Amino acid sequence: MAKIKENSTNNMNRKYITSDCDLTYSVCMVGGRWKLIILCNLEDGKLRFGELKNIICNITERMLTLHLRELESDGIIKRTVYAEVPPRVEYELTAVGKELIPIWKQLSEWGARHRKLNPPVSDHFA
Amino acid sequence: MAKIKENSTNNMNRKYITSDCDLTYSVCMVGGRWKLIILCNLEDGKLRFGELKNIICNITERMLTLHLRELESDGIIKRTVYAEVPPRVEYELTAVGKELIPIWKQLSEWGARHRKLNPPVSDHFA
DNA sequence: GCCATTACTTACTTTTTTGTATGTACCGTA
DNA sequence: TACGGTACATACAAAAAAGTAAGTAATGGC
Repeated sequence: MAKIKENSTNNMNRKYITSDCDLTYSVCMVGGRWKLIILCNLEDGKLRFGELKNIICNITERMLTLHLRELESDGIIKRTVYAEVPPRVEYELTAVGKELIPIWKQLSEWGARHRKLNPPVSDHFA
Repeated sequence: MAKIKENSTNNMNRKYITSDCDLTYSVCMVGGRWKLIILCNLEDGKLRFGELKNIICNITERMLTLHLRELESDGIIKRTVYAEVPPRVEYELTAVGKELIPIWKQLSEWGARHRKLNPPVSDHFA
């Protein structure tokens, strides 16, 4: 999220794995804690920073900023700054981002079905 | 992956977010470093522990074990142990796991397209 | 009795991600 | 001229994920 150690085994493996597998690559793009919730909320149009912050209760400004920046630099969302005071910044899905919508709908349905079939037992999703 | 602190903010947020959003829930299921590569490789049928280890070069036995265990406890793969010595253990997708195949194909295609459109600039996927 | 093989454990370290707390710029309004 | 609102930035701490290194159990073959 912030600084990564360029030649750690960890980072090397990430590179290897995301270059080897388009799927892993895709999921990495979208794999941060709050990224999908952000994207879901942008499905119906633009939102301001503050609106996102209020909708996604629990997220901190720092986390929201970090995730928005990554989504932006990955070309999934677009950021528009209006030269006003106080500042106004709007976020929206790019064309590439919108292509994900049908996919995440299906994934979402899978999740809903799966959640019923396999109610959480293991503690990592208790 | 191992022990989690039951009432850390981090863990509380994970619970909140995965219970609030089926999509985040799904991606979490599948979001570990090596999980998708494992799943991809199981697409065509059963594989033994050692086979996976050899196919996925770079993965350590520990990581392979941990991910397999999570996938199993999440009902995405099935583990079969044969009472032999030396031991033989086979892994395969469950029905629920197989339902993911069409979804990850699409995601994979998105990844491939996206990778061409947005060749990595940011260092987090250099 | 010793070794090889397989599929793991266990204890530990490093790296990355997430969260906390506080500060900043901008300018119109009071 | 102090204040409020917005969208951040920065320094730091905590937690989680990933990686390293060294075991272990079982048993058939030598």
